Amino acid sequence: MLAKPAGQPPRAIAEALAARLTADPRIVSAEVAGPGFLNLRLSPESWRAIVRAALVEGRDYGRSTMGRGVRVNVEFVSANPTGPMHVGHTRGAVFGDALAALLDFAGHEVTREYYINDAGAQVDVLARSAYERYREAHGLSPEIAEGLYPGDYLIPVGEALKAKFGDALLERPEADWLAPVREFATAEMMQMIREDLALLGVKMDVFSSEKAITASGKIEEAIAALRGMGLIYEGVLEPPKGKLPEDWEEREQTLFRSTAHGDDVDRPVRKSDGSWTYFAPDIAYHWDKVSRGFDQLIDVLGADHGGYVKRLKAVVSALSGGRVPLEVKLIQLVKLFKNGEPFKMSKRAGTFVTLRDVVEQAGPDVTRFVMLTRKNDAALDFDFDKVLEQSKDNPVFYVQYAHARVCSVVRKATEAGIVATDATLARADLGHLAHEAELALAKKIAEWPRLVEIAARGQEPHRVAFYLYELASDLHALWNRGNEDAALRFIQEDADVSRAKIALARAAGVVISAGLGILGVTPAEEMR
RNA sequence: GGCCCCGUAGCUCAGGGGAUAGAGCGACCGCCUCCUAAGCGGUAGGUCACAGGUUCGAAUCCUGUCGGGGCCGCCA
Repeated sequence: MLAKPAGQPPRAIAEALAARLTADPRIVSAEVAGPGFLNLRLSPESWRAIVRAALVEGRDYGRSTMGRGVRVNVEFVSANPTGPMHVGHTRGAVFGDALAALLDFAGHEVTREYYINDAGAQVDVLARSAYERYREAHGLSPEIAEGLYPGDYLIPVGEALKAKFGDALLERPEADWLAPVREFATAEMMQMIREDLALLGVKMDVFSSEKAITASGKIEEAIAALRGMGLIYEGVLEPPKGKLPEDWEEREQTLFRSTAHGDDVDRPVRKSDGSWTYFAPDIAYHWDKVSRGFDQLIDVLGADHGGYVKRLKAVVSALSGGRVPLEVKLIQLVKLFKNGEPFKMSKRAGTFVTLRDVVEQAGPDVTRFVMLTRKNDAALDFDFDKVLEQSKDNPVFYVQYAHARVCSVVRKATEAGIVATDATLARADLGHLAHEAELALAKKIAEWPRLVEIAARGQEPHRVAFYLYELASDLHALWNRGNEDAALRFIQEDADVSRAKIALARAAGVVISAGLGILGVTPAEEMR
């Protein structure tokens, strides 16, 4: 890296650096290797200092100031208020929540936000579906026409409508009942969604309503702003390349010049009949987010929204004058398996697996951890049997087990009359930690602060999950070394020595606890 | 036709300009009179899809090809 600007061969630079660095007391040796690598060996005391720092700082150890003063809005889930959340939403919810927690740990000021699509045609469909259930509640047979939502979850909504409105809405034209039923049903759906989220332990800071944004005139405001920049015009779109759709015809409509901000084609904001497209409220919503003063926006969307990313970025770029970056995190599909067989999910057949199904069977900890063991842009296999098995196929148990072992050590020590609070341990003479296996664990603990920053910078919470697995592995390894070599057990005859060893275990426990906290997983104190 | 994601060990996946490419599962060999063996140690297993290019150096960056998935007109 330095070779070019310095105009010297890499090895020469490395040797020069090595000479200087060996003078530092914290560095035991600095050796040049290979074509110009510099291997530094830190003193055991450096690693012991890490253990002490972890104990003193506790769950704040590794917290970064990297995002200081940066206000980030993380929008996630944003499921339509038309039914219960399913597996796909679950992954988005877990990812968004963990990403928000990660950014928070890295020092950002984070807002978790849910955008309620409560204004489009889909909520009218919901209202019509609920109305049929309302009729059903009155003993009439429901007519669930093609395109309506057939799910049983609307039956109680029909009952509730009956309780609220009695028979006042029966035998009336749609114009009379559509609005009140829509209001009522979307409120019910949002209630259900909030409960689903609560099952997963996800708590939003802000719920934004499409309806409210639309009603407040923000669409017109945002479009006017874009128009002021010369980015809105009346025009005709090019037909799509390739084979032309059967009924393609040219239509003049209002377009957004998204190509000026990196998109491939301009996008319609008004239909030819003058009403807004779906895109228009989204423009307004992002305008709203920008005007609330966020420094960075993150949208967590399903992978099927991939074709939508460029226009969203274009809008935010235009409306913020390039000030606010928008990152869109696409969440790939969750493939369900049962008995090793793919498990087909169909909304129409009513065989779709809900968030509730998953969480009630697997529990929130397993659900969250498993869904975070893959990068967001790779598809995820979710095998019910493996997940329910609660075996070592489940990395979450492996990590929790490590934490439980640490807790177990502390319990045993306390029973043996050794004071083992973190405050006491932090004052222990860590000079008793000298074995390479012990220092190896300390080194892994030392990686935590840097890992947090890397993961936050890349917006990749899965890195935390993989790191915790490695940390747990190092702890289990050291634990088992105690089977062969009694000197490596955490609890020793000598109380001072014990405290040093337990301090190391606790330091690992503290990091596991903090890491699991980011992932939203409970650090188990014992395994049952 | 265009756009997005993926292609790394038998399987599931990490790594995303630097050293001998890592882990889990599966296979094989070992480890409990001892802090929880739900654990640990070891062995075997790889032309990092392919072809070019950039670079002192490419699994990693660029271009193209092939394979898998997803998306693409006033549907939200």
